[in-house]
Amino acid sequence: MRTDDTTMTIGRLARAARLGVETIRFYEREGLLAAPDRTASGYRLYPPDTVERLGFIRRAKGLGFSLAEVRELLGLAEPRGSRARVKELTEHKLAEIERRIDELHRMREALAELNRQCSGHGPVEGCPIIEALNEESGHE
Amino acid sequence: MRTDDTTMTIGRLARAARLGVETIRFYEREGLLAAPDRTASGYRLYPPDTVERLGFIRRAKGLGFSLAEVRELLGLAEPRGSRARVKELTEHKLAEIERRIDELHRMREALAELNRQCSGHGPVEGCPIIEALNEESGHE
DNA sequence: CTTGACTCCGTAGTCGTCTACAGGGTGTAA
DNA sequence: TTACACCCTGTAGACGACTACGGAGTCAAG
Repeated sequence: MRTDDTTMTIGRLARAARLGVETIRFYEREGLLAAPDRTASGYRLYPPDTVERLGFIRRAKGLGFSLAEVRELLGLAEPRGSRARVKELTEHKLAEIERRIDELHRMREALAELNRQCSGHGPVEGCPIIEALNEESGHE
Repeated sequence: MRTDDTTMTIGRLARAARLGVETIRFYEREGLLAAPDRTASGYRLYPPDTVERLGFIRRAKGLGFSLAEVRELLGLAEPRGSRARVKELTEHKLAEIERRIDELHRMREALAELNRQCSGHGPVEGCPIIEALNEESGHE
C-alpha cells in the first residue's frame, strides 16, 4: 500500500483526529464525511485535511451541536453557505442551552434546599428529602 | 370486574397519576412498582396509594434522579432505610447537576462570544463562527 | 512464509426511558 | 347481540451517538 505524505489510512486518521476508526466510518455513513478514494484493495485513503474536518466536527460537538446540526454547519462552511443561517443555528443552540441551564438551576435549587434541611443522621423516618418526595409541592 | 373504591385498574391509575398505561407496566418491569394483585381474568388491581408512589417517582425524576436512583430512593423510603444514604444520593446528584451546569455555562460563553462577533450578514467567507470551528482553540 | 497489525463489510448491541404495535381476551351498556 | 372501551402479553421501535463483533482480505516486516 502506498500512503505517501498526502494520504492516510483510516487508522492513522483516527489517531491524528483522536477518534475511533469505527466513529470515522460512522461519520461517513451519516454524511458528515465524504466517502474517500480507495486503494485497489478497498482501503480508504484520506487527504490530510480530513483531520481538520474532523476537528471542526469535534469542536462543534463541544459547543453542543448535534451531529445533524454539525452536518448542516459543514454544508454552510462551503463557499455558497449563508452566514445568516450560521448565526441562526448558533442562536437557536444558545437558546436551547439557556433553557437547559434554567431547568438545571431549578433542579439544583430544589435539591440544595432539601439537602440543607436534611441532617443525614438517624433513621429515614422524618427525613425531609423523602417527605418532600412523598408530597405534592403545589405547582406540579 | 369489581373495582370497589379501594382498588383501581391500570387505566384509572394512569389517569390519576398522569402517566401512560405502558409507562406503568414499564415501571413494574423495572422494579419501581411491585406487581399488583390480579383479578380472575388477569387485570392488574392497584391499591389507591399507588398514585402516591407514582407521584414520588415523578417528583424524584423532576429533581434529576434516574430511574435506577429512584428505585434506590424508593427502597430507602422504607422503615429500614438509611437517612445518610438518602443525603448521600442527593449530594451526588447535586454535584452532578453542578457539573452539567458548568459544562453548559462553558458552552454558552463560547457560543455567545461567537454569536456576538458574527454580523449575520453577507457570505459565509469570513464568518467568525465558521472560522472558529475551523481552528484549534488552544486548550483542546 | 508466517506473523501480526491493519482494513473491509454488515449487522447488531449499548445506554435510558419510554412508546407502539399485533393479536388476542374481558367488561359493560344499549 | 353488538359495539366499544378496556385489559393482557410479548416484542419491536424510537431517539442519538456511538461501539462491538464475526469473518474475511491485505500489508509490511522478519
